[in-house]
Amino acid sequence: MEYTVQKLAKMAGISSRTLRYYDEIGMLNPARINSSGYRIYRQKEVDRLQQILFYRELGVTLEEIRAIITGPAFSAAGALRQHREKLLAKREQLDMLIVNVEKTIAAEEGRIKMTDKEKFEGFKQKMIDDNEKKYGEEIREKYGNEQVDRSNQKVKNMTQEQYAQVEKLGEEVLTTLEQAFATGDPAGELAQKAADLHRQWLCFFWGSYTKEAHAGVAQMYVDDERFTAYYDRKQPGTAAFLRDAVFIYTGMADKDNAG
Amino acid sequence: MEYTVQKLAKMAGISSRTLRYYDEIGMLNPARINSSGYRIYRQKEVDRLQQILFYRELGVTLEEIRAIITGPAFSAAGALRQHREKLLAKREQLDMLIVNVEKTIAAEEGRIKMTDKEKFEGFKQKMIDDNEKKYGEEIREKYGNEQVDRSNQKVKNMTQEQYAQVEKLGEEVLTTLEQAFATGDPAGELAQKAADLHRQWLCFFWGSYTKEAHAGVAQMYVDDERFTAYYDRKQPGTAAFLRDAVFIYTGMADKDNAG
DNA sequence: ATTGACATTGACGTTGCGTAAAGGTTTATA
DNA sequence: TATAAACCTTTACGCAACGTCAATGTCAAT
Repeated sequence: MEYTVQKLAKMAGISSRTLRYYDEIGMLNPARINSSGYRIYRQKEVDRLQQILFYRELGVTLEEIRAIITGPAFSAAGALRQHREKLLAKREQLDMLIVNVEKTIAAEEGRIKMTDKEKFEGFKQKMIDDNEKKYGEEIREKYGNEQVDRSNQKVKNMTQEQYAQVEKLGEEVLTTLEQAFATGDPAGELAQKAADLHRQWLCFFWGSYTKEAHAGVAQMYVDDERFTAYYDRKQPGTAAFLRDAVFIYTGMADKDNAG
Repeated sequence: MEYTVQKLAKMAGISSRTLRYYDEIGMLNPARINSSGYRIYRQKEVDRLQQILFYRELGVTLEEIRAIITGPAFSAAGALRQHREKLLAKREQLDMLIVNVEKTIAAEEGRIKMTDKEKFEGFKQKMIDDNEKKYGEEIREKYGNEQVDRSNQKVKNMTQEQYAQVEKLGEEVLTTLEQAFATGDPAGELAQKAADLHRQWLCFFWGSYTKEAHAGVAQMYVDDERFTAYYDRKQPGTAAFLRDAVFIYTGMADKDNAG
């Protein structure tokens, strides 16, 4: 199979400009150039492009990518496993960023307070973190686990702080739910607020929110007696009430949820 | 207290060039300029810089930061939410990539074959989304309804005795997961069996099964340390392994996977 | 023959600064 | 008091990794 720039670009989800750029800097030269000057790519180039895009997704610079894939020690199978590890690490880093944003949103909404001093201290710590991540491998080899322990503790602290916040949100869900239950209307304002708080609470645990998952969990509260006991401890029927409210909140109530 | 560029820069842990740049683009103008043309910053500017750096740490672009801090004070939360959405989208794409790496490793080992198209899955979100939605619905109709019917019957007929059976199923999940974890391959046969058992277990609680909900719960096992502790009690990393297996199982990031 | 979708090579724009160059000002010390 | 070190200024080019014109050539179909 032979590909022109556009065809390969569309397949790879990149622009044709990128392919020309890669040709220009010698990252990926086409297999041949036809009589009209068109770039023609073949299987070998497709595979190589895939490799390039893999590393690019990791944030590796093109120069480093070139060093990796043109290097003599390059073994596809081994590199892929390293790849995977890096991807997972990057996802963790992303998760931390998301947590930070969540936290800031909470602060903006006045749920927690942060002084300027605290913020400023946070920057310095974060910069240390960044440095550790950048040169983490070197540091680990040179200085052992000292740095790693420090950063681990930091992560733990952050999680702990986050955790306290989550529990606070959880309590807020309960109190709002209690008031809402008194109204008896799962479509009412209070019940919908409770459902929204519950969504926020879930978002602390879930990377991505979907209505289906939310409704699913609400249903589980009714079906699993351990959860039911938790929500019904003050007023029997609260779990079912929350489920009804969430079903309305997610717009799943009118759909065929019975089967 | 008045600060020159260098003093403020050192305090904030940035370069003086950055301060001049922020002045240049109007992000942060000094309080005044003295007789020699030096930039002089005061408390107000220090506070503003801290705000800027705070958002910068979250990965927000300078333009967006400007919009946040120069706009009405209450729009910050909204902007942060948008930013969070971006981060979440990025995270989803990362998950797709991870799945792709898994498949590529499998392909390298000759377990499955990958077409050129498949090799680029995870790099392009839009086209994948379209394809996934097209084929996803078919699969859900075929595969989903079957499972839903089965679980519905089970849930309806669920007695106290069968509740014990659920716990037995839960144990089965754990033992299978333990064996699968030893293989290290979340796309492997054992891991996929564990994911399937986990789905069955969930179906005892949920009236309807969706891959989104399944994946969401799996993610929660990683994010909530109570669940993580439960799954990691024998082997650290088991919760994450289950999550990875379920993500592959549900095809959340990829349209077709035979495992 | 014409249209429209493709291809080509320049060449300048983008972000968030780094890094001189070429000079003026302040401060510390000899 | 002279001088060096350490600050400050503006101007301006450089970087990655392409995006986005512009001007022009090629291919398939009508």
